[in-house]
Amino acid sequence: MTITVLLVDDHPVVRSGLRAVLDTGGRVTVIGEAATGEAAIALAEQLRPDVVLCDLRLGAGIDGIQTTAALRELDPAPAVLILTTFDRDAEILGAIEAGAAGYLLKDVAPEVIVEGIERAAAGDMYLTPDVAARVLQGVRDPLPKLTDREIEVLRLLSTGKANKEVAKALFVTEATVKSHVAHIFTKLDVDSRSRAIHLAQETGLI
Amino acid sequence: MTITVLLVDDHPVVRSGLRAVLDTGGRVTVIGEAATGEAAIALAEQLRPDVVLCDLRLGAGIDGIQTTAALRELDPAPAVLILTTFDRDAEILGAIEAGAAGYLLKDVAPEVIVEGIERAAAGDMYLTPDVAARVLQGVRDPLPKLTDREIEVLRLLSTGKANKEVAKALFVTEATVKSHVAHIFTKLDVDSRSRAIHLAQETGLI
DNA sequence: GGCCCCATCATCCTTTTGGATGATAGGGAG
DNA sequence: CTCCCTATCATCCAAAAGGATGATGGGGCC
Repeated sequence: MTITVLLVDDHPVVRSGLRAVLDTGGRVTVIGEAATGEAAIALAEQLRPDVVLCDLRLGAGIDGIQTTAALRELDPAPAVLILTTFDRDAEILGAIEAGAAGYLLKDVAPEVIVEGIERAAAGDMYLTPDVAARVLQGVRDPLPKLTDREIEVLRLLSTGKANKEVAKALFVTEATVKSHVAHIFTKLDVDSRSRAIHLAQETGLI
Repeated sequence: MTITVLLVDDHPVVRSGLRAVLDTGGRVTVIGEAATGEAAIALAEQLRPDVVLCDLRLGAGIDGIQTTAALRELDPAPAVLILTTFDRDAEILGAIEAGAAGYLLKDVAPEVIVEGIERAAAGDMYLTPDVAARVLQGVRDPLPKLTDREIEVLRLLSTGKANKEVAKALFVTEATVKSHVAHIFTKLDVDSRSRAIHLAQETGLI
């Protein structure tokens, strides 16, 4: 009995590549492709794949993490295996939290992908060693939880806005912005906006 | 007579996808694959492809722009078509300057890639409309030319370092750093480090 | 009803940043 | 041999950012 797989990636070339790589092995069968998260959810409901192989960045529309969460709500829920280029902590952790059964980087060998699909179909969690290390690290030092408002401020900071500009954009006083910024700094354990921005970008917090 | 193509991409899956997409059309023939720039140059010298289809980000080793420049030094030189995910100005302009015959984004349809390869083989320049617009924009508003030292300072700024820390890292006084920073601001036409960082990241200056 | 978190705003003070201006020395172009 | 650019450093001043502390009101939780 071969494992049925649904591919989700916004790049036609990558989908073709995955199809070529997966179908020739004979251990899995690609039964569908989607270019967006929305399409993936609709197709999964219809095709009932064993495993959904999903990119995190999907161009327009919902991202891979949201897609994963929605797929896991289905009944029966397919196993979701993330295959992506990026290895930022927030994305890895976010995907796992959303219910992904694995997280692979796109530069892995084709056999590793097949291996991951088989593990995912079997109900196991599959992570490459480097990703697993990041997850453990994330468990030891969890990313600080910023409030929605703080994230909003941090995003504006990252575009180079001064406190005054952020205040204007959010229709609050500069004092309020400074208060948010101070909280952000405390939570991120930094002492300057540029360091906060750097950290946030590195971890994928924004 | 079909067009011979060498694929350069660090992701095995993408190479497979390109092979599948290109070979089935019959108008081009993939005669080789390389995962790094160095391997691409060696293979191109040996295989003499008409066109090299090259990613810009190649993991370890030299990047796609350096690879392009080296390939264009060969005699006979293959046409180089860039196929990548990123559309930052500095990368597009850099690739064109290095002698690329075209610049495609990975989310394009397979036929567009074939079209690009044929145009490149014919000696034409091939750019999708959106990329062409960026190039024209780049000609109108060329990216300011920062000195090596200024780039170095800007990179350190972008990691969140304060002037004092940059000074320490570069073994100069803070006054010197401030002077560099002021020059950077003038050239980039910004008035704060975070804006400079944002602009530099957007354009690919760093 | 109390407790805590969040968002809002404020004041006071210190440090950092940014802007202006200028000096010195070396290297390259004309 | 100048002229300009670059890298280096300096001083002075103004603006912005950052740190401390506290106040107020709204929600949620036990």
